[in-house]
Amino acid sequence: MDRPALIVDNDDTAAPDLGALDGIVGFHIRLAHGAVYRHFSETFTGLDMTQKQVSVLWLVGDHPGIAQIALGGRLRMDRATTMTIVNRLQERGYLRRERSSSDGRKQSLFLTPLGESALEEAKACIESHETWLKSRFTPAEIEKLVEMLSRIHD
Amino acid sequence: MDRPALIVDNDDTAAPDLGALDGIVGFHIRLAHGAVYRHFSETFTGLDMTQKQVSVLWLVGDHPGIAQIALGGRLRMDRATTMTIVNRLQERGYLRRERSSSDGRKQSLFLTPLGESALEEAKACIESHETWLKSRFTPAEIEKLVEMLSRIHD
DNA sequence: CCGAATTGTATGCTTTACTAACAAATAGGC
DNA sequence: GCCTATTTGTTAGTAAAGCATACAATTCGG
Repeated sequence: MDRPALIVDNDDTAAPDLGALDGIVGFHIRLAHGAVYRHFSETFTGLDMTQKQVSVLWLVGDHPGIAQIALGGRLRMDRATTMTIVNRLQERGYLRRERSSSDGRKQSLFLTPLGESALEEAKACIESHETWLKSRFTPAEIEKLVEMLSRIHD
Repeated sequence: MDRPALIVDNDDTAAPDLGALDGIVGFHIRLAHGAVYRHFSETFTGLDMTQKQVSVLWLVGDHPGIAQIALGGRLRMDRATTMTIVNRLQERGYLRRERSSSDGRKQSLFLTPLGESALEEAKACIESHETWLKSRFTPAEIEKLVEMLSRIHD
């Protein structure tokens, strides 16, 4: 009697029965992340940028001249990952590199005019995306949620 | 005066100054997900399984004979993605496919004995991982967090 | 019975993330 | 000032995960 031999076919296709997995916090974070990511991609196909690319553009816009290492630090990416994303955005003409005048090892990053308009468009998209996301919470809940998520990522 | 020309070098490498990005809920979800994923991978290198693979193993253990389509539905994966993960776990000898007796289109999935012991080990790992994650919250907060995350992923 | 839908499968592409190695520049100890 | 260690960027390779598309087998519905 080590396994329920009766249950050979399991056809409850759509039921959200997750069993003990439902009690795992990390599992819910992953599912929620996936749902947000999917909504972002599905809704803004015309934008043709990922969340990550928008984040990078956004940070460079807020901190003109920021170095790649600082960028990666804020978004929790290592140097190699930061490289590939910056490369893509540069190839698209959204940002440019410039040798830092104060530290020859660093690259200063700047938005191009094209990048600035792309960022502006992206911010409008994110706003409607955020509205969709926040619609299921009260302002107090949103504050609490962000505060709790911050405790996780520091 | 359309850009702050003074700020050419931006050397605040470690500061968590995210500016307006800090107000974006989706951004915090992504960061939190990344932190959880990273802790999982770093802590359980010996396990050599990803969160996703463990989730699949776990669900098959809870629902012996489950079809791939049902598995994917619960974990919000499409058929192709489910395939690659099931393939990997099958190659490793953790689960086996069997034609469903009630529906010839479906494959019934079962854990092998090896898969069952791997799942057992993985569950122990997840427990300590969850302890790390939950350590920053009260039980009431955890309940609230999971409930809010569930509202996002339905 | 026949067309439509479902399920699995195979292929190819993209993004993200990591490691390891290397070069150039800087920083620190002496 | 000199030498070593560290930092930063870069390149190359690997892997997981996700998506789209196409196809075959099976089942379902009228």
